[in-house]
Amino acid sequence: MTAQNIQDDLSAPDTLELRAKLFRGLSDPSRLTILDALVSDERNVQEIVGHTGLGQPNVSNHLRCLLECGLVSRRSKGRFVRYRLADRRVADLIRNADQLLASTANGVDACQSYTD
Amino acid sequence: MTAQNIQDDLSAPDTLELRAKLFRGLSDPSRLTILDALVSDERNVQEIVGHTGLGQPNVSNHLRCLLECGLVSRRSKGRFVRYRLADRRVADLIRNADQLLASTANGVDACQSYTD
DNA sequence: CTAACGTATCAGTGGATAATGATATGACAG
DNA sequence: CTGTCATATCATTATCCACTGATACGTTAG
Repeated sequence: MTAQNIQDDLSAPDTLELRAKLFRGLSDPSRLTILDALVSDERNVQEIVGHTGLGQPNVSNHLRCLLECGLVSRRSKGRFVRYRLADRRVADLIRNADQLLASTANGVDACQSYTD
Repeated sequence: MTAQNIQDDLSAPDTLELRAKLFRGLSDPSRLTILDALVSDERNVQEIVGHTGLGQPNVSNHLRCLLECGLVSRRSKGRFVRYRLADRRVADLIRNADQLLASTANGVDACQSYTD
């Protein structure tokens, strides 16, 4: 499916699943921490491990998810692999969510479903 | 935690989890379908059931999640409970995601992690 | 009061997935 | 080559969670 087709048919079932998948990429605290680490700089995996305190295989796994979801991009540099946000809008999306949270914080704070 | 406190400390661990929880509310196709049903109109549960084809307990459960996450609001009207989007920005967030998808569609289309 | 209806909750089940330790792959240094 | 380092993958485990059918709760109609 091309980008144009998606724009033509934003409510198709496939599009719903793409949407869900995109948000799923953003729905994990570890992945959000990784994205935070990438907002300001391009970083390699070890730097992300150091910045986040997560295990290296865990980080690689999350990076794979983020990469395949189009939220980050990567380029090899010698033995290192440097990751960065795929698009300025990724950071925008997170900022927009934060603004929404700031307004509805009470409600979100009380969100308990499937959590305890 | 108040809205103001959240704005003061957007990178605290708790905030990361709130962010994740918000995105998780948006990360399920069923919930996105429900939100789609609410973009144009306020609806009661049965209408949503009819609109989405989901089971009634399933819809109620998702609505509880969406409600507690602050994405929708509810008001009783006789025996009925009418739901609507909590904020215009909820729809905006979905639109922003769609725009991002339109650009990075190839990558997202190929997103396979933890999916197959 | 009682039946019918709208909604919410409960218990059970299957599938998804985050985290970890071990291991494989690949690249560079010496 | 050979060892070392950076990254990725694998196997395992434990947890989470979406869905379903049964049921409870609450409200309105008759």
